[in-house]
Amino acid sequence: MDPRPTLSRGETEVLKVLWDLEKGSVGEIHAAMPDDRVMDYSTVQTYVRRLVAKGYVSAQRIGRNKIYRSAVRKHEILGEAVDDFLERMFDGQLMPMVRHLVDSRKVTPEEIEDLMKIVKQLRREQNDDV
Amino acid sequence: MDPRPTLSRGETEVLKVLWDLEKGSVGEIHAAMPDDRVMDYSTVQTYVRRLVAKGYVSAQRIGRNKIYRSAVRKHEILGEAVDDFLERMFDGQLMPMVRHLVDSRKVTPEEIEDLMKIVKQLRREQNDDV
DNA sequence: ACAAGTTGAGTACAGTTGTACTTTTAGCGA
DNA sequence: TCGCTAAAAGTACAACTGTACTCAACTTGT
Repeated sequence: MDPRPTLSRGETEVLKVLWDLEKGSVGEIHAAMPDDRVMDYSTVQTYVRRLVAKGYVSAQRIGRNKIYRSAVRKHEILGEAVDDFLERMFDGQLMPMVRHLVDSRKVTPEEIEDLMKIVKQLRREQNDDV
Repeated sequence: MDPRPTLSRGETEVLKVLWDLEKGSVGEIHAAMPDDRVMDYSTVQTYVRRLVAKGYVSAQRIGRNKIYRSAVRKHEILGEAVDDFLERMFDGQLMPMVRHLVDSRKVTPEEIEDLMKIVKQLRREQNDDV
């Protein structure tokens, strides 16, 4: 259904900005790039062009200008990326991945409580066999 | 400390096999590739060569043959990969990533209980302020 | 001792990626 | 109306990737 070419790193960075912006010109995207990720205007331009070519972004002409917007839903793309990563690095095994996630970083008390909520929710769904 | 070039997909697949094997010749690695990931002997050879060049694998000569073994620890590399992925896709935010992990797949009852254990453990460490 | 098979080493080659420069074009302020 | 400027469009180009072929050298079974 969806053999969209994969996203490269750079393309992903630009697409993420576009998700936040909703829509924007190359100039706006360029301006909205995170400070720790400076790239040339024309580099952004190239990424946007490639994103359009790959079908991730659509362009709309407004007079002589163009505004771009994502043609894919963030949630979906991130989900695919997570699946792919899990498969590639952990053969699809959830627990080893989670282990790494919590082992290699400080988990804040808030996060711990959120995690607890998620696990309880999972349990509940399991019992309700939803 | 460690500006090792990044691993490509193919390189990662081969390195993973080598982690399991402990050590092996190209032929052994080739034979040990997962069935759903067939690649030519010489393709494996190329990946191994590149892994050596990038410093992920070391070679030891035995007569005219060579045996290879990982020069990096699996745990470490996976940890780096997870960190990198989390940073790139979720700006380092743990919870959105976890949300995707549990939302987009069936979590087995065993996994749920394992997750519960992990969260309880985290809580405990938090209280002990370890 | 030779043919057959396994290895290692070298070579290939197109597609992708990161990163940008250059050229063209059209709207806007003076 | 005319040059300036900001976009769009086109071009560039080396490094990295996926995927493999070729050839030389050595090993082993007969």
